[in-house]
Amino acid sequence: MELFGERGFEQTTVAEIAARAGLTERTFFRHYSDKREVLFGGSSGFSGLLMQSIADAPAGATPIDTIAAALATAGELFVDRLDHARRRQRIIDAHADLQERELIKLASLAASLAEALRQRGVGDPAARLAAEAGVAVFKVAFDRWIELSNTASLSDIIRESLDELKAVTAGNERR
Amino acid sequence: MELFGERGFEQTTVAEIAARAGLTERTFFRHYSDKREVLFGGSSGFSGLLMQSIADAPAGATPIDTIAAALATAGELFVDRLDHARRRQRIIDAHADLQERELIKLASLAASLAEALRQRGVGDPAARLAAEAGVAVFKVAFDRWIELSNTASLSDIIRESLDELKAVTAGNERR
DNA sequence: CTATGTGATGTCAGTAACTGACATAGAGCA
DNA sequence: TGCTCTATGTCAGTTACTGACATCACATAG
Repeated sequence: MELFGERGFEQTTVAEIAARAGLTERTFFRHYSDKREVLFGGSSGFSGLLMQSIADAPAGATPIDTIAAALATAGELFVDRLDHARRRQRIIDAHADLQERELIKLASLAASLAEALRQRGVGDPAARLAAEAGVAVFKVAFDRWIELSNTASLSDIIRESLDELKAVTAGNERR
Repeated sequence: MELFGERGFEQTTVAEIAARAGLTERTFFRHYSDKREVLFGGSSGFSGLLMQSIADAPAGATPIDTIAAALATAGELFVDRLDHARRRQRIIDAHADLQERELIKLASLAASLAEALRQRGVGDPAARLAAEAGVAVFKVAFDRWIELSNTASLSDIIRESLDELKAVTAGNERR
């Protein structure tokens, strides 16, 4: 993060990252499968927590309410992380390669959430659609949360965005 | 596509692709920004057609109906392309790098659709959510269409999937 | 018909991400 | 003390990708 902030992602070589960490380039690649991955280390833990909150949702909850519970968990995980999230996102937004990596992490998250729904007995394609919709809500909400003008909490924005999605798909939007 | 089918994507070097096309490696990179892009050339045209169908939708249509019109256009574009789509997808599914590229193309598509909705006067975040939901429906429907066991048309599957999404977000799904 | 400019292609050298093979060091343990 | 196992270092190699410059075909002005 330091080096990326100083020189930008492309201008920073893996050799420099390794040197700053007191390691060899070869050792870097033993810890991270590639240069981009260094920014996405925590994503598997994140995914696991959301899957758990799906598993823990009340037995009678509908798929969309179950997804809402997972999104609520996601919102809580970013409390007090706004500054860090903004710095990180600024780097990602500046490089298409990093955006691609972010998107595949989110796609993998959607697949995990769908699987967690299926384990609750939700059928396909409902499970997959609910999961994809949930991730779409998260993406939109996260972007709104990151915006410099925003002061609301991620949790609140997620709730609002989910309600907006419901209104949109119900055909309740003007124009 | 020939070379990727024979040897796989990673095992095929750009020099080989260029040679097969009767060109130099350097010339390849003047036509395609990178090796992966060779599989995603048509995506800007695709995106343009969907944006046009959003612009052409009836003035009073709701955002979700407008997106439905765009998805209908998308469905028509793949008539008689099932075999080609399956071969191409097999290659993509085998390589994470290619999946990343596919995802960023779809994200770019979602951004374009959202912009087309905004030009019709749809506000944010409704425009973005409707667009993201539309792309999610397309993803799920496309996967179902590609499945070997499937015989239905992409257009029909898209319609079904959109209806499923509406049911899911309305909370009308069991369990 | 010649000259000149323009766009596509070729040639070449260089950088940096990533990989495989092998060597070494240190921690724990018999 | 010696053995094993894991993390790390070293080194050589491949390949994607880029910048600089040369060349060639073709069109068009003069």
